[in-house]
Amino acid sequence: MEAVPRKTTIREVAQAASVGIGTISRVLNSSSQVSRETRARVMEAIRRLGFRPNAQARRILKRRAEMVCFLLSNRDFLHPFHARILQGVESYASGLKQHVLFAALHYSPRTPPDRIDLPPVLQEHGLIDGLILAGTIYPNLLRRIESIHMPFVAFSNNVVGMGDEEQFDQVGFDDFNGTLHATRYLIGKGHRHIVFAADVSYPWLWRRFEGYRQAMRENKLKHVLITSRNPQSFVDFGQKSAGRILSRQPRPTAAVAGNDEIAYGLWRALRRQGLKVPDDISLVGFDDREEAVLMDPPLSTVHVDKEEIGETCMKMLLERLHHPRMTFSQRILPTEFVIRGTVRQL
Amino acid sequence: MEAVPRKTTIREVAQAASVGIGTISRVLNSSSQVSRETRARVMEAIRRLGFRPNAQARRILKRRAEMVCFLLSNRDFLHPFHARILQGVESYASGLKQHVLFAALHYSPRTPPDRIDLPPVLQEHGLIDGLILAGTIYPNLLRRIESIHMPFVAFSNNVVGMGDEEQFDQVGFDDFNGTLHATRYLIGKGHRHIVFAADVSYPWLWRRFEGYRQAMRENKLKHVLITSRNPQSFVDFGQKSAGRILSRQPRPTAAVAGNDEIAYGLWRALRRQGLKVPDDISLVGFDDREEAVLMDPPLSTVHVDKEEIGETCMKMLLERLHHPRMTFSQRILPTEFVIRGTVRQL
DNA sequence: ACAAACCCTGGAACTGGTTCCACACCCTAA
DNA sequence: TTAGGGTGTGGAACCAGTTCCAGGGTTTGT
Repeated sequence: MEAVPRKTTIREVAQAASVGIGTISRVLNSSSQVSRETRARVMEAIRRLGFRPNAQARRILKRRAEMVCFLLSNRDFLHPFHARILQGVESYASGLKQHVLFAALHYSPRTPPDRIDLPPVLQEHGLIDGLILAGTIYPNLLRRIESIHMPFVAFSNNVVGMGDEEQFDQVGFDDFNGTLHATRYLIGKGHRHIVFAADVSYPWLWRRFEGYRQAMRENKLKHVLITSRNPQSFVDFGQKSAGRILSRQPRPTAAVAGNDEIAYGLWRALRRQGLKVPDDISLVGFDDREEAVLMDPPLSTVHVDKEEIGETCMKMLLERLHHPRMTFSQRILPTEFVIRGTVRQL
Repeated sequence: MEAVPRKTTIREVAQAASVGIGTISRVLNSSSQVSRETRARVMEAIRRLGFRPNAQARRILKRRAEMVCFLLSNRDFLHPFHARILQGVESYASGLKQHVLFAALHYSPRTPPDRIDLPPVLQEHGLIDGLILAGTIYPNLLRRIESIHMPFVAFSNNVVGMGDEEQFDQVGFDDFNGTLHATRYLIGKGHRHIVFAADVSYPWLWRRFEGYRQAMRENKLKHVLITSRNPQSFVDFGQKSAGRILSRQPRPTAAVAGNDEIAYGLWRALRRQGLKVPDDISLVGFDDREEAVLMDPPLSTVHVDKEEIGETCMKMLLERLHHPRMTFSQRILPTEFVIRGTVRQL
């Protein structure tokens, strides 16, 4: 082999194996139309020349990039939650010889669709076959994606401001039943005064609130929503909520947090005020982040299989690519309440 | 625009604008060799037809994929640390119209180089221009990458078992000076009995240990290395180390943890035994993970700019691509000790 | 008035695969 | 013996861009 590896082409391989270029192509695509001996001779030539076919050339003819883009919107960093989804996408994709491109985008919900500055991947044609949208998704972005006729699947839990008439492929998990089951569990453990802490202006937190409310209603219990002013983060939201929870009469015996970060903030503020979880107050979260199991005691929370979300997105996108006119589908993956150490039997 | 978007080619655009195909190409590549009016006419035609150039076709001629692969090795999930590096790579890359492909790989350090099963991206030619290696890197992987003549840059902190004679482009951060400064800070606060907790069989933790030892030696203090048996994770390592620290006579007043996870485990176990950080024992970590600031009190730790690592990897890889025969370079980025709440003045 | 220099433009040839048609060859059936 | 079918193979044409050279028009120089 040479010091500087000159690119080998199928024409050279054809010459080396004394066959035509068509035969090389047939061998590469494992067509059955090649005799045993010819195939062996070609394989040998490929090995000897260290030939690796040029991906671009094939794509141009096949009109398939065999590549999808994972587009993360409006996140200033790749949160472990989305990182897991990406991993799910990648592991499923690589099994099918599909490639995954990572791109990030920041845009305002108020920018008109045609003014949204798409990342470089989407400015060219043929680079990717489709798109998996993650991060916060507003209608204007969908309009923009549709305008360039790029097939896509959206991770739907963070979709904001979309009417029900909106039609697109989406994969999400079950916010409503997650808190429904978590709250039922609390009630089953004898809790009656249970509050819900979250900023319900986020659609997904609103759905979680509804699950909680449903469980309360079923048992003829009063639902209480705790919010706080100007939180700097979800953790901060949780911290600020603690005081509001404790000042209620009678004092709640349990709190359902809108997510694990709020639960953490709550836990931290409660502990500072000398209250113990779960002895003084029970607590459940949502999302089952990595850190949930590390909290002390480990957080009982609603588990979401992030990798499965990624896998399902990829699967659905591939279906869409094979059947462009298929009707849109929407998959809601189940969530599961995991019992750890933050709920006490009353 | 049609319902099914037929792909527009430069030949159609040329026809629409009544110019030759060469002129379209020149406009697309913003060559100066086009008159003002012609350019305007072409731009207008491009807009009207909704033309987006086909990326594959260009690449085949340019012999550049304008794409690099971020390859994460031997990690069962995309850790926030590496996620940040990826984000750094992406943000720098997208500014230069380069694309970033994400791929994962699992391999054993004992597999012979030519038996390592590379991910699909590397089996084809021309798909990517270069590689950024992250995750744990063993010599056999490097051999394999070199054998296919793929330019690469490695994130070097997790490189294992490499002799000094190894030559390749690498970017890392300063383990040694990180703990050196952290330990000096502790000494400056009056601490004399300081231990270091980590499994130093990891090269990067060994370097951190050396930084600690150097600071101790400078001040004629005795260094103490704490390890623990069969830890299930770094957090577990920290938890198991706590007992060993406390059983020492005289009792250490401060501990330097090999990383934030060990620090967290330590903190948690200490708190369970009724000891307070920093009142009873001071603690510093390393890495400055997201969660460090959320600990209670927030962890004083050695900050590493993960995005900068990613950026630098990408920058170095592009240099390598432009100057293939350039001598290999190695960049060590500085670390910075950040003072939060886990160190007490004695 | 003519040559030289410059700017702009058109399009053939090219990149490295895939596709498809033509055809050679062998075997079987009538 | 001839027709018919199946298998295996070669290579021209193709995809959608880029490159480069030839050539036309205009300006400048002598």
